[in-house]
Amino acid sequence: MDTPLPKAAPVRTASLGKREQTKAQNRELILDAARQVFAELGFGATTVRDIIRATPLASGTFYNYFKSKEEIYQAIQDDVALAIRPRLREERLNAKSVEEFISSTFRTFFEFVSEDRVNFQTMRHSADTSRFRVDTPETIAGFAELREDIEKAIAAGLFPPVDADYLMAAIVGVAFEIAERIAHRPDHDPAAAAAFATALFLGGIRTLPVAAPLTAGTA
Amino acid sequence: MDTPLPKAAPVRTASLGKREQTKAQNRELILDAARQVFAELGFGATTVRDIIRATPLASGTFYNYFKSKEEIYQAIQDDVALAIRPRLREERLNAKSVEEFISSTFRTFFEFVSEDRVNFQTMRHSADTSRFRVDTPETIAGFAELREDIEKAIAAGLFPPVDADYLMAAIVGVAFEIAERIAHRPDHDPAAAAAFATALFLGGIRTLPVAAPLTAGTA
Amino acid sequence: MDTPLPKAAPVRTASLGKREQTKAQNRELILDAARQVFAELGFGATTVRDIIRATPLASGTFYNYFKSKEEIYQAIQDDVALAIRPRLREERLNAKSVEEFISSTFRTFFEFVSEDRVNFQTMRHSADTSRFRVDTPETIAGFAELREDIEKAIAAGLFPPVDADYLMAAIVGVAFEIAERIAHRPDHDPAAAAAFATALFLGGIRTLPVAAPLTAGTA
Amino acid sequence: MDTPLPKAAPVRTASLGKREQTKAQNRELILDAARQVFAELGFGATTVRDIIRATPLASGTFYNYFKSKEEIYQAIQDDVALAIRPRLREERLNAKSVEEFISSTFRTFFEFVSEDRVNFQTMRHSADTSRFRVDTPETIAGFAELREDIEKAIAAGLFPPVDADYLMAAIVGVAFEIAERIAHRPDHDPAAAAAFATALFLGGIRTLPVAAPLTAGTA
DNA sequence: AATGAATGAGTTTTCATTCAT
DNA sequence: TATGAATGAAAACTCATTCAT
Repeated sequence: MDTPLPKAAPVRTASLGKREQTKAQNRELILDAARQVFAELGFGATTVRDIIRATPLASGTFYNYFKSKEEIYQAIQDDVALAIRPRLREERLNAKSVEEFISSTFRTFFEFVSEDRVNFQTMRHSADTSRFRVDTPETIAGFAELREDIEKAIAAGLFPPVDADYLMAAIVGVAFEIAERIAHRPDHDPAAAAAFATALFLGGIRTLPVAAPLTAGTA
Repeated sequence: MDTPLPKAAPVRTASLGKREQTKAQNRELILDAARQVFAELGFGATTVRDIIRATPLASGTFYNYFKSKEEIYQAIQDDVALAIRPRLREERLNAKSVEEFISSTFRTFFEFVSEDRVNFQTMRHSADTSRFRVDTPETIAGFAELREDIEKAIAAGLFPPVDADYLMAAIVGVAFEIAERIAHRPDHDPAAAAAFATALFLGGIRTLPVAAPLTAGTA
Repeated sequence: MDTPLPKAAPVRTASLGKREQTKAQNRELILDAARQVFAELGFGATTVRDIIRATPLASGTFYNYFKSKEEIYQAIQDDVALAIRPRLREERLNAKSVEEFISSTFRTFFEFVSEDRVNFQTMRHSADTSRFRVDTPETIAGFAELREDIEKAIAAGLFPPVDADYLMAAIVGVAFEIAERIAHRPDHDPAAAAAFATALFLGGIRTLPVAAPLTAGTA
Repeated sequence: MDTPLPKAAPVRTASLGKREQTKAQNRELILDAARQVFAELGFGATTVRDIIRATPLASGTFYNYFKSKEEIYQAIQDDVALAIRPRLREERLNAKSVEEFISSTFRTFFEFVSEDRVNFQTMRHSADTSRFRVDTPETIAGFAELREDIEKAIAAGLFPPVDADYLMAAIVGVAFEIAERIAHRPDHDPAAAAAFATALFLGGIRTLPVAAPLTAGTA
């Protein structure tokens, strides 16, 4: 548990910048470590010590940047949501049809997730086999945005007058769950996943693309 | 320090003398308390003390029934999955068409969730606004069963040759996410939700039932 | 600093009482240790660890009894004040003259202090040579009582109409400061000290008892 | 995390160029902050961070002026004692009678305390209602001086042969305790307080000045 | 079995002090 | 010299689990 790890030389960035740089860098150092550890151990099992141990820094340093485990976790989640929310929103607002609305939503989401795997990766205990998913307020706000956009689209006549709340839930559920599957496949092909989800939402199961011989990954 | 709560008289079933009874009763007492507390605080934040405090029993007693916090947690989750898995499986194996397969899956799931709210309820910290979802091994095994059944249905020619892994993910995602919405609605109508999800999977958005004047749900 | 002390066998009081007894005993164990350590190191320098280390108990046990260093400190001080306040008050209310009021006050106080040295002992850092004195709310309430009693005595014509606030302060100042001197003398003779203070208050310096050849203690 | 307070522009005395000046100025800046914070929080509860936070300077700068928290604390206390001890001593050595000895001691002390309130102010936690008093070595040395002077006065036949140690204690006790009361009165009148204490020591309670209609002080 | 205090390893957190810039 | 982030030893505190009663 306490394997001290031959610590890499502390990052001090002597040459180039100045303190500012080191500071930003160390913050990132801690965030990266946290992402990694959270992904490996899950939120509950992770301790602040685990995080600093995955860092060349000293324990006290953590508290120069974050007040607690909860705070850094939120910071991570919010980073993600803040990065993707505007992109998603823009796509949806530009959509001229149901097709565009749905396909751009899934495509953007899956692409983002593929690029930003470390951040996204649903947390899981390595010790046990449980699966965790946590949505922070920022994420939840993203869900609300989606519902609003659906409502606008209905008002604009773009969508039929469906239950916007359920439709939002369905999109979110499919998006996250399939994203999880993508992460588990050797080739992760966001475009194929987006095609799948889009077809499902536009025409139902019978219009889904035919699958390659495919060997599915395991949970 | 420990808001002591005027504890109800310890359950001793003095009169009946049936030891066995008390035992089963206490086990249930602890399980109920745990379900409640886990639902309120989430797994990580819950302490064994929190659980026994919600019980008329003493802390040591906990360990007469469960080896650890992990064990009781699993016990709860497994109860759920164990109760619903066979029902879902049976429905699907009896399905004679895509329609039946999909509609019975959603209907059974949503009905179960409605009946068994305490157990299902996605965990959320009451303190903050984050949302937690945890899938235990038992649950995950249920996912695998679903995928197998889809694969069998494809082999049997019931389903078109779609990506079974993604389809499973889509079903699971929609099921859990809409279940969450159901729990948030004043009237929770599993039949309506099942109709929605089924229509979506069978014909896509354009075949969804038209919504009532629509009252937006709450985040 | 960490001399672990061959710990005395943990006090479990197997024979006589029951848990209640052990509990009360352990509480006293901790209080005694705290009194000792506070007296030796002073409040500021004392850590909770120091206190439990002076005890055969485990660290967590401290927190079964006291929330923090502050809390146990208050408990100690309050014990003292609670024990002596009623005694002092009774004496003063029974006083039939200035002489009785003053003499009984000092006599009672110095006797108490002599008996209860551990509790009283003004705290001092052994590391440095500073001297600490702390008055808790309970102590301060005792001061207020004294002032009230003086005011009553003035109203009753027992005392001349002096400044009750200053007189109270003078009594308190002399009482504590001389008590400190008593504690530093090889023979501590509360009666002699009381005679000194009483004479001072009743007739001033010129009526003080003549001193023995006197070897003064050191600060 | 650290309520940053819009810091006043760091004192750099840019224009004047006098390094020396800035240096002395910063030292005073830190001392003033420390006096304030110590008075508010007490020694134990005060952190070096608290001190520099009350300053426009940076934490490291503290150590250019003082080696440690202890050192600055001593510096403050010694300032006080160093300022008043010679004055007190001179007065007492010049005393031609018991009256002069006693009256000049109290007068000088109370006047000093009135002028120099910030420094004197007995430390108190603002949070709770406890009262702290700390005597440093320098202060204690002042006590010893007082005792020596009493002994000399006895030897010179000025004083009757009383217990010099107790008399010193009585004077110190009354001086500090009444000083504390002075600080709590709206009008703080050192002369009146000195008159009170002097009368008490010279003739006892019955010779005390008659009190004004009396306004009770505050605890 | 039930009880609930004791345990102590493990975690979180603080803070005086150092040190590169 | 001033700065303020980094350090890490030490303190505070928690909590799952044990165990005498």
